[in-house]
Amino acid sequence: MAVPLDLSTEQKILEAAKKVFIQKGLDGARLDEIAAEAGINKALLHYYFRSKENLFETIFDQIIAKIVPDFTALVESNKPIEEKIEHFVHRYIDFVSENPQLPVFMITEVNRNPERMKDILGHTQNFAKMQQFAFQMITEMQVGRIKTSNPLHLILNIISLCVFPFIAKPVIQAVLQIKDDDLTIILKQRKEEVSRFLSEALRP
Amino acid sequence: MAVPLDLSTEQKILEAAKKVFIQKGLDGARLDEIAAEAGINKALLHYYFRSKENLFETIFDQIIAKIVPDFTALVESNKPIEEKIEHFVHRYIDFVSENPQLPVFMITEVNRNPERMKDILGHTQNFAKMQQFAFQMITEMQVGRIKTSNPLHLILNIISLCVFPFIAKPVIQAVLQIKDDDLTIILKQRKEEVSRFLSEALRP
DNA sequence: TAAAATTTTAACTAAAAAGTTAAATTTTAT
DNA sequence: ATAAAATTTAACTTTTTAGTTAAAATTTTA
Repeated sequence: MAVPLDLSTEQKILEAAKKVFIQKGLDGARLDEIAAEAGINKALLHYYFRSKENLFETIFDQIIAKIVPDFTALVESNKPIEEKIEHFVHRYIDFVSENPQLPVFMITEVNRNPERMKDILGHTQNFAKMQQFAFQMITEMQVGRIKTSNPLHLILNIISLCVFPFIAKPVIQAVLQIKDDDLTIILKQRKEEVSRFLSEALRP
Repeated sequence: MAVPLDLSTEQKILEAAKKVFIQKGLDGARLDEIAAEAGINKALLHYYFRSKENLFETIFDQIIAKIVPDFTALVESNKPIEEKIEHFVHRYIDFVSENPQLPVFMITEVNRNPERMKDILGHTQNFAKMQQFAFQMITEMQVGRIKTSNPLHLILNIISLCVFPFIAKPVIQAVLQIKDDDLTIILKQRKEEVSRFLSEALRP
């Protein structure tokens, strides 16, 4: 339950804060709960981080960094583009299925306070890689290896297919009246399904 | 800004509560703000709805009902399945692009308190229609008009492609370093793009 | 017009939560 | 061993908020 004891106090606080903020959001989180979760007291929280907002911003920045997909696999190596996409999809779905709360957290908090995104420094490396990927796509389209389409839309499609079913699981389950276990099984198939679906849509 | 004056007081309160709860969530919403938004006072809020939780549940139920896609278009008429899907996609993207806060609200609040979904009565009609749709899909697959695939995955894919880019817009924008206007333009193309993308993935 | 329902006013209470502090204690580094 | 840093204890203040109330004023309905 509680955070491991062998971490530095600052780390213990950050881990605890991450857990509580992810679960309850900025408004719902309680400093007392974070302190208890970290196995320390509120005074020490104040000793390390001066305010709730301060602590929250630290967590927020960490999570944004974690959630940005790593496009490296999409760009390096000279495998065919379908293989690269498949590799990316597998890795990102692994991440999201283990951490479905992270995209929910991010979307929620940005929705509540869009200003928060303002400070985020451009992840220039990732942006460059995405452009590189778009470039490679266009090349493959010209050669006729894949169907012509807008690279940005393709990226939106890929991420949508990877993320959405996991963050909306409880709603989907109730609305479509699917048993919890049944939907869990379906979601386990997403890696294969999304790869297959994408490669079929890309067929020339 | 404020809610129209010609509505009944109960309606004014509900409209105001909807606005504030959607924007700030259950935890972030303030009864004083709801009262002010409705142009009344807190005592009258209490006169109509006994508690914040009470008011919230009323709003929550309304929103869930609104958010459940109407599968009617997917089932009635005897158009080819791609056309039905296209029709559905157009209608649902229209809805989501005008109300991107609703899916965010739903996902957030269910994530924070999954118990909330327990009370939701099965939308039996919708469930029946979804099954009908799955049935029609299987028929079309057997005839070879569309590629064979799992109907449930297809429905997940359709909804993911329709909803995700709109609810994650501010995050995507910052992460992919796209100008606000540029992404807005891209999102305007989603109706066509999603229809096209789906029909290509379904090609036998 | 009288009764009933609605709405306002203007307090108030109780609870929860963030933030603060000072002194004592314990741990770590020099 | 001593100074510095980290941590606890235990209060406390301030702010915010949900919830409550009672009486007066207003509006609606019968």
